[in-house]
Amino acid sequence: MGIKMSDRGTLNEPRIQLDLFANRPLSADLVDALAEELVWRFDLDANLAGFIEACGDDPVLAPALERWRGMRVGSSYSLYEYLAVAIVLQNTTVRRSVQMMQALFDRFGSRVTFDDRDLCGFWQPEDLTSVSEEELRQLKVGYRAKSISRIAKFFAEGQIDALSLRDRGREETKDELLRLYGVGPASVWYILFEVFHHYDAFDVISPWEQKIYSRLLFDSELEAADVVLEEVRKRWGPWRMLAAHYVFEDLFWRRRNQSVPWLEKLIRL
DNA sequence: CGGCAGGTGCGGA
DNA sequence: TCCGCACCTGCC
Repeated sequence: MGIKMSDRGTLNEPRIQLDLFANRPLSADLVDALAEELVWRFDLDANLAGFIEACGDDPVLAPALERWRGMRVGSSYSLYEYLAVAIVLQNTTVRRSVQMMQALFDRFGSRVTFDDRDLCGFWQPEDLTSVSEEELRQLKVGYRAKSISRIAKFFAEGQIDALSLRDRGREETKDELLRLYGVGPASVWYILFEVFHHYDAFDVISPWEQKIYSRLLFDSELEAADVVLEEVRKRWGPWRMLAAHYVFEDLFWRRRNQSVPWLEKLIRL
């Protein structure tokens, strides 16, 4: 199925038009369920009043909030799909992550054509259960083949209930995700925030992010990780990951219009 | 050509 | 609980 979402509103009266493309008629129930799922995935019913109330005056955040008021964080991916991406992002450069993802899509994805677009649909966990690790390695995913294979099996066997995790707390969800082979602290924190919308999911920082936050918060090249985390906690409390995301997005948006020399050095493709 | 990248599991202190 | 180490691959 093809899904197209278009902006049809204003900042104060937001509206999204949803167009669905399918090769069979869709029941009203299915369409409703789909809309509801999209509301969850893109966090459309988020109430950000508390966030603006608590953090709106922060000098680091204010300019970003000004430009991005109303921005939500979500993911178009299901939990399984996000995990596939997270595994492929580990311990490598973006360029190779893209290459690995493309190889997986070419082999296991389904081509979807709609609205003058030619896209690739995700595979299902079941599609990988009969695929050997060796076959995956031939797609140049390296040692990640083991994680990809075991996670697919885990989902296919129903050993994790992605939907019920939406109603549980952050720590419980974290522990559940850490049961997955190949999923460690870095992947977990991204997922807690982007997939499960825990706005406070910021207790781990990777080296490249550490350098960026050192600049943004301390105007220095490198502060210790625990110093950065403590500062973020003090500044933004339970909203710290959401606030950090606003600041991060704003930084990369600025980079599109004007060069940010210190940032260029930190980005490797 | 060795080092290293948007991590993680594992074994041993 | 904390640390050092190996690990596919391809770019620098």
